This record gives sequence, C-alpha cells and structure tokens, in this order.
Amino acid sequence: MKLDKGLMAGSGAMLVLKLLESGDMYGYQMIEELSRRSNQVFQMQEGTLYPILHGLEKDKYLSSYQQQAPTGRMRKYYKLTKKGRQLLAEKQAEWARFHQGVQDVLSGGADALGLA
Amino acid sequence: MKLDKGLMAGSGAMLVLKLLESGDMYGYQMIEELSRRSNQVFQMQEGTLYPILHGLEKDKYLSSYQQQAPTGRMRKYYKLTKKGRQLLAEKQAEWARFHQGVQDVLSGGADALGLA
DNA sequence: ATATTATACCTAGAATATCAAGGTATATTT
DNA sequence: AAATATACCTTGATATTCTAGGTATAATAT
Repeated sequence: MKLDKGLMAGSGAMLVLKLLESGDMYGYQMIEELSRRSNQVFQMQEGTLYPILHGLEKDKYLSSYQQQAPTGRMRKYYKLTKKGRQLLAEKQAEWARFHQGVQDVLSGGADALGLA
Repeated sequence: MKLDKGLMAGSGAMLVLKLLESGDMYGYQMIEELSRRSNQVFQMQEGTLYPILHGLEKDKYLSSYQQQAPTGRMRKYYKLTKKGRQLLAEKQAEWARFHQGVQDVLSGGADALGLA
C-alpha cells in the first residue's frame, strides 16, 4: 500500500472478501478494483494479495474456478462461499469496534463529551 | 488487544502519542488510560507497549524522566517532544486516509452513491 | 519482425508489529 | 506470611505485508 505497511495489516482479508461480495473476481482485477473503490488509497501488491487468496481458499472462505477471458487468456476467478460471507460479517463487525475505539481515543476519550 | 492482532498493527504508536498529548504518563498508566478512553476496546499488552515507548524515545519523539509516586515507588514518565507532536499529526492524517479508504470499500466503492 | 509493455499468475525472503510468557522488584492487601 | 496489584523489562513465536524476483501470454510500439 502507499500507506504505512502496518496500518493495512489485518484489513487485507476483509477488503478482499468485501470485493467478492459484489461478484466473482480474479486476482489482478481485485487489485484494480480495490484501488478504484478506495480512490487510489489502496494499491495492494500481488505479493500481498495472492497469499491472502490462497489462505482464504484453503480455509473454505473462497472457492475458485478457471475461466477464459475474451482475449483467450485463462483467469482464476474467486467466489465467496457461505462461510466466507460469515467471515466478512465478523470482520466488518470487528472493524467497526476497532474503528470506534480509535475514534474515541483520537477524540480525547470516550467520555470527552460528557458521556462518562 | 482483544481484537484481532493484525488490526492493531500500525496504530499502536499513534495511540500512545495521542495519550501523551494530554499530559505526561508512565507506561502502566497508559495501558489503563487507553482502555478507559476506548471503552475497554484496547487492552494493550506490556510486551507491545514498552517496545513502542523505547522506540519512540530512541528516535526522539518522546523524552522520559523518573518521578517518585506518592506510594514511594519510582515511575518512568514519558513526555511528548515537538518532534513527537509532529509525528502524531502525520499519523492522524494517515489514519484518516486509511479509514476513509476502508469506509469507501465497505460502502461498496467511493462512487457507490453516484460520485463517479 | 521485434521489442516492449500490460496482463495474469505465483513464491521466497526480509521487515515489522503484536502477543504470550516469562522475569524482577516494590507496595498493598488479606 | 502469602497473595495480589503495581511497575518495569525482554525473548521468542506468530502474523502480515512488501520487495523482488520468476513464468507466461496478449497487445502495442518500433
């Protein structure tokens, strides 16, 4: 990513799962789509993406199939499984919690506005 | 943290710097204060905190001094330097960018609402 | 025709950050 | 006197990303 490497850690899988929620995609496409949807904030590297895809497929969060592109080239498409949708829901919930925690701290504490 | 370990990666230093913006603190206190301000979302481990503090001090983002507690025990207080304030500002800006990117993707893409 | 670029997949090794689990020591509480 | 809370620290394991390669086909430029 163009961002600090550390920030991305832990979110990569969630973002990939999210992309696939809108339809099957192949790896190369995911990198472009992630960049597009994030307004070029995320420039995921192939060396980041492929290990994520292989790990998610190994654990049955994704399935894959080969399909020929109009150009004749073969592409490996990934599809979200039911288990994968569940994982996405969990990761989004965890992200919400994490994000709220950060916002609370950055705003001077959860009780900074008299909520204590 | 109670959260997925990966999510925290990259934010630890920012959170520590943010705590110190409101006043000098010692390590043990930071862990409690971070938990309090985040509504118990962040339970930073000592093995995470102390290396962060040592690294930030080594690079002059923090300075430290010893002070005796009312109990008689010695405490090691950390203080934000000018350089540290600058780093905090940068990290907060980067967090905002990152956060916006994630929100854009989770909401279906930056142009999901017709902004394309 | 040939060379370069874009597409499309992959992996190995290095760097970084967190956590688990330990250690040391003092103060308080039981 | 023993157990717990406070307060500091370090080592090694784990996880994630990135860098930097590799392979191969299709499209474009020279």
